[in-house]
Amino acid sequence: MTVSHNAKWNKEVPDIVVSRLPIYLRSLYILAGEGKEITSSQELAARLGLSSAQIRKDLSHFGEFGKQGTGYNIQFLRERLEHILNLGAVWPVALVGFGDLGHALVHYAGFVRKGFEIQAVFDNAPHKVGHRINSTLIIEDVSKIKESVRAKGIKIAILAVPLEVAPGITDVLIEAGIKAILNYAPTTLTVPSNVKVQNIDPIVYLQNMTYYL
Amino acid sequence: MTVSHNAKWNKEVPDIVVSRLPIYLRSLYILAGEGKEITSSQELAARLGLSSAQIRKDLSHFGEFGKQGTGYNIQFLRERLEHILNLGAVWPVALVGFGDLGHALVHYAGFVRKGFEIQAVFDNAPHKVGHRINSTLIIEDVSKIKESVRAKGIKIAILAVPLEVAPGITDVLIEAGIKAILNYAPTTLTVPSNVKVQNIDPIVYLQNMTYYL
DNA sequence: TAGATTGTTAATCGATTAACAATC
DNA sequence: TAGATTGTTAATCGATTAACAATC
Repeated sequence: MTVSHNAKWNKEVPDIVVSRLPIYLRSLYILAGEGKEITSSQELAARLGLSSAQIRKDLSHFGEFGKQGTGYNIQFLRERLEHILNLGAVWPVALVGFGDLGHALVHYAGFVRKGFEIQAVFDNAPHKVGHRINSTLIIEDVSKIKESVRAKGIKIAILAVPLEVAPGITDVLIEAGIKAILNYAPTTLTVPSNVKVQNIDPIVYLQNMTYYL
Repeated sequence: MTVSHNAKWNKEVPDIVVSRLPIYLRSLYILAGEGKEITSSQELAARLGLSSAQIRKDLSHFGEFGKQGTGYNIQFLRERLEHILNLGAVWPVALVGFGDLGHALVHYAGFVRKGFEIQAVFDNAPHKVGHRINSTLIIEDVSKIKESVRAKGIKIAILAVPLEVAPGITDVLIEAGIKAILNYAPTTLTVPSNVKVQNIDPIVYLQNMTYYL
């Protein structure tokens, strides 16, 4: 799947480079929102606290997107990055866990705005199962994960469940064909190498910062 | 402030090493919860998907915490890491933004359990200001940030506001003496070098993973 | 003692940066 | 043309890994 934009540059792109592309993309949205049409590696670098050389080097893994003496056309670069990151169509997403966090995630407009649509919600609490969230979403029991996720062809899951049940649910998600998990549970998940996981644990980030306080 | 645990090892500890300590600590909590008393760099490595050499190297920046042939006493290592990360006492925290996410964060028991206590909440919506969250917390207007944060001696803030107001609120927080910001707003914040920021933007993580799908 | 695992060294690997020719 | 900025190379910098003596 990397062939199309990688034909001339066939070495593997480092993960750390890929991880910065969404950051660049986010800056392009903001710059476009400010009415700008052109930017430069210097301007992006200043905003992001990186070096301009790093930005140019990162982008060079995927092609040539700028013009010497001018910089980058914001809309063009945005489209290229979206293409590289496979953001062409809407990605259906499954949410597991409808506690306070799950509730906030379902109502976060940012997901839909950026092409991620929560199309299935699961919880294990009997009094929540069957609850209608909106015109198209009804909370299903976690026992329905495999069936429902497969039927809907969902590849991305958001895990917003307590620590204790996270490993078990993870196994079920993988059985269901999930290939990417955004993990809000405060634990490292064990998954096959073809499944991607990104962890969001606010405690980990806070404890990182307190080191410097 | 690094003198006490760094006396013998006076080179700077790389940020990337510090960023893994909370992950190690989290594993120690889980291992302790399973009733284990001893672990090893191998066991931790297997659980975290890292190499055992990396874990030993990371820990060696701060001292010698294990026994040859045996491994690490879980409680002892936990206490040492907590000390290194300045987790001895309760850290008061300010929350800015009481939308769905702010609501979820205030009710997340994990913060208090790990020594982070939200002691001030701010919002700019007139109908939210004055609302009592619990026996000790009342939502204050954002115009009170400077006064209230200073009075309470708060050094850590959680930013859960919309993109548009994030830069302005950030400036106010810095004026108020905040030194660490957990940023949920979807933008890179510009702060002085003595202020730490950690960013949590789920879109960034999702877009990272879609590259590989 | 035999087996196991640490802490550390040196080598390897990989990422960032500086610099500049190309060129818009 | 003069000024600016890209894309890329080579050098530097830093992090990870392999290996093993020390030792519990």
